[in-house]
Amino acid sequence: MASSDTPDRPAPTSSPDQASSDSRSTASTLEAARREKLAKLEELGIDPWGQRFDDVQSMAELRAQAAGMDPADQEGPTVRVAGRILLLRNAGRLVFLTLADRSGRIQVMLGKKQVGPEVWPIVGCLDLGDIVGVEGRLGHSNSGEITVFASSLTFLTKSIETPPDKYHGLVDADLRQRMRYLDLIHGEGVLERFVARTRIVDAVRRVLNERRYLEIEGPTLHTIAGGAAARPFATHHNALDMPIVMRIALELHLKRLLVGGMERVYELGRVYRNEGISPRHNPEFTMLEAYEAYGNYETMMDLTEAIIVAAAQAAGTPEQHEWMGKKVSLTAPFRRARYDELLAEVTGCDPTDVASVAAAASARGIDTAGRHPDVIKSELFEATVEETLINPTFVIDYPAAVCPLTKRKRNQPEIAERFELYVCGMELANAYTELNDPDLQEELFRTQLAGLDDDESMARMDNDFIKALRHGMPPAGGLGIGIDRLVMLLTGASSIRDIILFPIHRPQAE
RNA sequence: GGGGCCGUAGCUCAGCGGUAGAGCAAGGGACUUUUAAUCCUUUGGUCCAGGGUUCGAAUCCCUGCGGCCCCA
Repeated sequence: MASSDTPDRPAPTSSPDQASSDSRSTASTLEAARREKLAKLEELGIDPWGQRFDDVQSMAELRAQAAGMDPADQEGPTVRVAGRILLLRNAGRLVFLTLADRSGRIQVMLGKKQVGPEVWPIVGCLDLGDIVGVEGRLGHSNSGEITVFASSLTFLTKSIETPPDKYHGLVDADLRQRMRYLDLIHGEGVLERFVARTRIVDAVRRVLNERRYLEIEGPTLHTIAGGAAARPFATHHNALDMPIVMRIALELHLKRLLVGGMERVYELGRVYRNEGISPRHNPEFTMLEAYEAYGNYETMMDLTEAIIVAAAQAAGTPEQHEWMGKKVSLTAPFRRARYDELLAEVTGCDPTDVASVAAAASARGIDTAGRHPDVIKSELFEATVEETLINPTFVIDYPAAVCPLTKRKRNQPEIAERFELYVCGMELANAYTELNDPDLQEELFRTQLAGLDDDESMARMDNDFIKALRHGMPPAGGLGIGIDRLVMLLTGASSIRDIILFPIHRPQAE
């Protein structure tokens, strides 16, 4: 029977003896087996690192195409696919591959007779994780599986490393993040989640661009870490011999552009905060900040709703959504509720009475001694009200003292025209009617509230910014949205590390 | 900062005082319709690191490193 000069077994003929003799670990044995097949490919005159391979159709396209075919027909149209081998089933002179590309998976059948004596030896050199191109007829196998019946096989790339468990994939959270490429290949829904992130960011840009906003790129290296309350990453510029910090917010440069007449500007960019790491915090994360001349914080509420609704659509998130076990309605308009009213509702205190607020705070273990009343109030709010805000809620009209960049209400200087949007107890957006009075801004930069550390304070004197305001910044609304948190909400991720491709990590010990 | 859980083969995990196990992967063999293919067979380990307790430690204790979670 086995009279042909190609072996029935699609296996390399060389012996593995010398390769495994010096190996002390499974890893090196596994690698040796793969390198042997790589050498075998080279012997066959095949480039194990591949070449251009044109005119491929996606797996999703093929599936759609096959859906309209007679399942008995194994002789459909000729198609070309390329992808990574995720599964390999060897049935002697017949080998089934499960190939994956970005759009999905499809089965490929390689028969010894069908591919011919030129190609069959290549089949013996295939390992899980290799990348191949296939041309063949599209159809269904005997068991009904959509299958490309290969007439030719083009080797595209050898994988030297062993892939993770073909069923469980990578489970260890650490490995999944360090080797995100493997997580993307093997993790259930991982690729889809990051594609959704891209779509969300696209949608955010689209909404803003449609409204004639200009996207700009501000500096990431700052001399003053302004625009937010956070500890910056500090570094040093050698040529200028001066300290530099990484930006913690986008705000102050965008406002300079309002002075410059750009009128509607935004930046979608990375900011850096040298603070704790948690399921909701990564040291670098992505912020949207948008500023609209002649608007106010109400303008920004409308914009926020438009952005979130568009982002949800782009991500395929239903309006009745569930996140972290909580039901959320993403239907606009969102609820709007006054800060003081919420505080009174949840804590029972009188928000206009300093003593009442302080008593409520003390009762919950919040330190009140020597601290500014508005600082105590905002801590009480964080500790009590935030977690109750499940459906999207614009919390409006903040205590002015904790809002040094915000315009005060016209006849109520103790109230700032600010809102924060909360969903599932998480702050998603923050917006102001922007303060454009340079004298008041300068004064507020000087005022360090009692009971706040430097890191917790937004009050950092920025004379260059004050100078810009003195030239006249139009009245404006400004908005910040935490893009990572938005993506978490819309993709159902419970950790920021699941929606940042490469979250911060200690280097792996060698 | 405080507390809890975890770290064993390339991957996924079991073992929790008597000296290392399974599945997948890998090597050899059978199979032209499999699909987490199946069947036979073989190989593979500083049990995170260091110290301690013990006749004996992957297992108990301490310290450190790394990870995850909860709280502040």
